[in-house]
Amino acid sequence: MATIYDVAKAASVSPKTVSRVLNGDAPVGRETRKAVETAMAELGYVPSNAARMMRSNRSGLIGLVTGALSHKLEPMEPTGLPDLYIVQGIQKVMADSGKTLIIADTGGTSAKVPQLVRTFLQHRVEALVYVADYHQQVTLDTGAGNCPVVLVNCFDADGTPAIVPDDERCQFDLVTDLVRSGHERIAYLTLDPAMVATKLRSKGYRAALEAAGIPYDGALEIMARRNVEDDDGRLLQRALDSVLALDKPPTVICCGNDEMALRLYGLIRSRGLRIPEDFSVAGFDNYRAIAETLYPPLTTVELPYLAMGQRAAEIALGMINGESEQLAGSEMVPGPVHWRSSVTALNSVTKLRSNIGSTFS
Amino acid sequence: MATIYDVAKAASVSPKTVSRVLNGDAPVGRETRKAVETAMAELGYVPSNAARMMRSNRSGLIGLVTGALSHKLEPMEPTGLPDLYIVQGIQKVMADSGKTLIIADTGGTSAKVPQLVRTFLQHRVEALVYVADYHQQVTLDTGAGNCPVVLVNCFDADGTPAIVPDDERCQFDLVTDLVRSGHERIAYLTLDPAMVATKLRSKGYRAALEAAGIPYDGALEIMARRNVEDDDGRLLQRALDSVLALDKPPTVICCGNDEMALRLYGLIRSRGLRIPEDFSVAGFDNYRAIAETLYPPLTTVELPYLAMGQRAAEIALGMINGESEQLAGSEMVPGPVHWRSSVTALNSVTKLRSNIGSTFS
DNA sequence: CGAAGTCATGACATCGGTGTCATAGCAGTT
DNA sequence: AACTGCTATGACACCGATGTCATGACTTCG
Repeated sequence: MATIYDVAKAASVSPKTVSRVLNGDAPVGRETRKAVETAMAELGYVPSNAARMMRSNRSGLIGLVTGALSHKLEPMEPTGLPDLYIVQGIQKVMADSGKTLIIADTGGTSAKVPQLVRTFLQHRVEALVYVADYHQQVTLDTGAGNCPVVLVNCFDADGTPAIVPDDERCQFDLVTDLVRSGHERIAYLTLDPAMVATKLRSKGYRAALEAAGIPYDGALEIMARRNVEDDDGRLLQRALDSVLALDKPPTVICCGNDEMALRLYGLIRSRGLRIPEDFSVAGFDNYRAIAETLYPPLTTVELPYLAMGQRAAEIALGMINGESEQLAGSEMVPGPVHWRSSVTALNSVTKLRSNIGSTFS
Repeated sequence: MATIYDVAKAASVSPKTVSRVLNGDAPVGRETRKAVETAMAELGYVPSNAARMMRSNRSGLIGLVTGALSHKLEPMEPTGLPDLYIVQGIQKVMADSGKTLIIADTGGTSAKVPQLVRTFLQHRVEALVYVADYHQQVTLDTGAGNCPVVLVNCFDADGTPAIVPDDERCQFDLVTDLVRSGHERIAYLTLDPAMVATKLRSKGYRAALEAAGIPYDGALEIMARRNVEDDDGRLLQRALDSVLALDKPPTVICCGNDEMALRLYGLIRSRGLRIPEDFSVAGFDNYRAIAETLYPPLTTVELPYLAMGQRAAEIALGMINGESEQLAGSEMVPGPVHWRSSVTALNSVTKLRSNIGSTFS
């Protein structure tokens, strides 16, 4: 591989002049510049970042660790891979500011983290970003020293800068929209309550009801999915039966994620009921392969993975540049509700009819 | 950041001795080693890969480009992101052999590729891997010089080493399994025929029929999805109606991907038919969020993304080490059929019954 | 006992860039 | 004419590792 000396010789100038042409940090004569550029092109010269870094101490690299960070929960095998969107968000922002991403995956073992970090530090990454596969609390044995660290989709107890989804707000917005379109009996079939997201979303669900003046009914909020490897299909089935058997059954059923909603479609229909005429359904995640493909398309909340990644990258860049924007602790990013036809409006006329119906029953 | 000189001074030895402790390439006295290790720990010393690379010319980095490589087709927005699994496969193998992955994404514009490659070359990557988002032919303006290149999920006309899914074989295996379980009228609703995968799978479909001695019936193979942004739902609907109206309707319907199968579930049921009692359904991709969540779970073929990534990494490593295993052109990787209950067996008793039925009709 | 071999260690150059400083040429100023 | 200021360029050291070679101490063997 050609070096700067080869170029210098070919152009009959000093290496330093070639350097100047490369970096444009000092004036170079028109003729000289041309000669150097020709020589570079002819030799296929590509400067070595390693050598450059020796002096500047700026690697231009950002380390990214994905996968299991520390397993508090049993391995909930994620079928969808939200991490990817986060990584894309990070990648985009980093590329735009000239940084290159170097990545490693724990492969499911958080024990690998320290070794991965060590490798990154050898490459002198300017910042480290950890991306968790689902919203969780972690305790990281980073060993990152004074290298800036940003957590994404997770947080720790030490106030490390963290970007997490605003699960509470997302669920709040969804339920509020449901209320606005006329629903009052809103069931919520939750994910495993051991998950951070489940607790937050439950808060959002209740807050939305309260804000709308609708009394909370415990019979409408049911855990319908556990992270253990059992027939969770049965849990969902029982939950559905349970709300169907209520005196005042719900008009809409919210699910903990889009996969639950997909299953629910089948269950509801196998009972001879129609969506959305008899029941409206809402999901969570905006897992597009499901939400857009289902018929009718699924109303759901988008978890702002891309935005989270972008925000994390911005924070990291800020820390690198020593900006004052020192985020301590978690920053929550909200996501939009995607309103699709799996939810019917019970407003005005429709609502009146529904009221009459219930009078007669 | 501490340097090898700092450690040497702290341990009262020469830098070279510290180097020897680090690399274990020459004997070091027990006491000396201990002193050096203590000093390294105290100073939090991490060797600089950049400096190391200056001498060894081995960066330990592998460049990975994902996303759009060159757009022959119109932007078919991918809802699922198979690239990720490929990347995971690559990452795993690379990590196991001590390489670190540096990644960049085209962000949908193949025009960015040369610039990304240039950045990678600056980092002196030992190999370049291109990962396409779906099986396609590409023409790459790599500018990679003499850096080894491996293509994944795509191939070019120049015989660049490429790892692609064995679409033909996958479809062949699936259809053969269907035949074995007693099906003879096998419909196949295809993806856009402009895609490489569609053509290959069609070949596999026909080959399987021929191998089983079942005559090919053009009325059973229907394009049911286009990559353009139109109401492809209607295409699928028409395709279904079309095969249902046949004198001898199919007993099983294969879909071009799992999302089509998901939609098909809805369409079939909205016609009052049951799965799998009235119709068996098979998908393609083993998109687990769909295939495992659907009721009944979907029989489908797994596209071997993880395996492809691993294989690509192995090839790349081989090229780095100058092994003779010079793969020229494409290597096809097959994937397993996942047999689930969306397909019913028409064997023995069942088959007899079906025959009787057809006799009476 | 001396030669040969092993072990443990250090001095020094080197990889490919860039920061610092020096220098030469030439215009404009007083 | 002497001085100042700017442009264009080169010499040289340096960043942090490691390869090469040399050296001194000690062991082993004929």
